[in-house]
Amino acid sequence: MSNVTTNFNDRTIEYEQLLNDFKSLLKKNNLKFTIQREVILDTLYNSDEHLTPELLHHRIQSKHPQLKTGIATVYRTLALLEDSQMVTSLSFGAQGKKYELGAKEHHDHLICTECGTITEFVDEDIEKRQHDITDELGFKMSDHSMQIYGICKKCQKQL
Amino acid sequence: MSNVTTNFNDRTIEYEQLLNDFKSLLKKNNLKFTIQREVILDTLYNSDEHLTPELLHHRIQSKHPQLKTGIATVYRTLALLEDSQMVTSLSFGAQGKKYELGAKEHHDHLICTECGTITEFVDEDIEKRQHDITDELGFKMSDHSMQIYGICKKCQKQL
DNA sequence: GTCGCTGCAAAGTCTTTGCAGAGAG
DNA sequence: CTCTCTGCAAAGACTTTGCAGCGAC
Repeated sequence: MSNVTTNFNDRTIEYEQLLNDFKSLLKKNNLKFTIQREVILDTLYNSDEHLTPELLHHRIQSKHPQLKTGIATVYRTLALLEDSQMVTSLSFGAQGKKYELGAKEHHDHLICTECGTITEFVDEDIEKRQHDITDELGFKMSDHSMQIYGICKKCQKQL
Repeated sequence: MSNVTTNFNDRTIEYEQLLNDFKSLLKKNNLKFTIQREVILDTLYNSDEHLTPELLHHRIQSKHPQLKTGIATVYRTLALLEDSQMVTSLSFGAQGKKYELGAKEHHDHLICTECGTITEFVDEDIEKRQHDITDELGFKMSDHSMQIYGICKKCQKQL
């Protein structure tokens, strides 16, 4: 394999930037910037993993017990963020949706069916082919997502 | 664009074959071949679309009203078929899962966010890159799925 | 102050499960 | 005949919504 253009976990978005985007978004829609909303954004940002609403809620409760953030607020905020394209959701397994930050910072997913870990990657060749395909069909692509399921290196050793 | 290897809707699985696979599967697990199960398989086979459990149930009720097939049976059978890799599920939009036949006959998906239509395609280049990527990482791929979201040609005209 | 936001609990969805009778092997 | 399936209805899991008080601006 020669010219490999694949990059893994190339995180580039700054939190400041993100927070500003969020604030602009809120202002633009006459919405308010609340502690809960900030904590949710922050928790999402500081999680490498993809979080379920439940997990996110739990993590917030542990870290900010005084807030008593309700699960409803988590759902409401995730919906808001998803509508605004600030987070993306992935459906994984039988049930449940997992959320991650940064739709702008596009990447695809390697999902280990043993441990549930999601690894992100971007491959230029695939991205290019996707555009070729949609162009060919006159399909106006707005987004795409790819998931590869299998067993990660670590889990293979343990089996 | 020169050597295009993309193919659309290349349906090759025969119903006979499918039915036999299903029967073998059932026999192997000491399960019974019931009318309901056959009707579900048949309905899936004769739908070009990807069906939700609800839609599938509704379609069965219309076509075979005398059976009074319960939605629970539809769910149970879909779970069985999915476990056995005879159908695959796709999560689409906010809610709901859509099922389609033939995990063996792999393909990716173009999903129109306007009309909800799902078009299938296979692209050799992408398939190859996926293998390269997983090989590179020591990840043992068992399956993968790709969805491209956007607006199809037809809907673009109508907007 | 105003008006959107939040937590709570109640209400919705969608899916699964328990059970007793029906039916495949 | 036996043991799995099925439909029904009830129970579950996950999300959304209504409301009254709270808090950002």
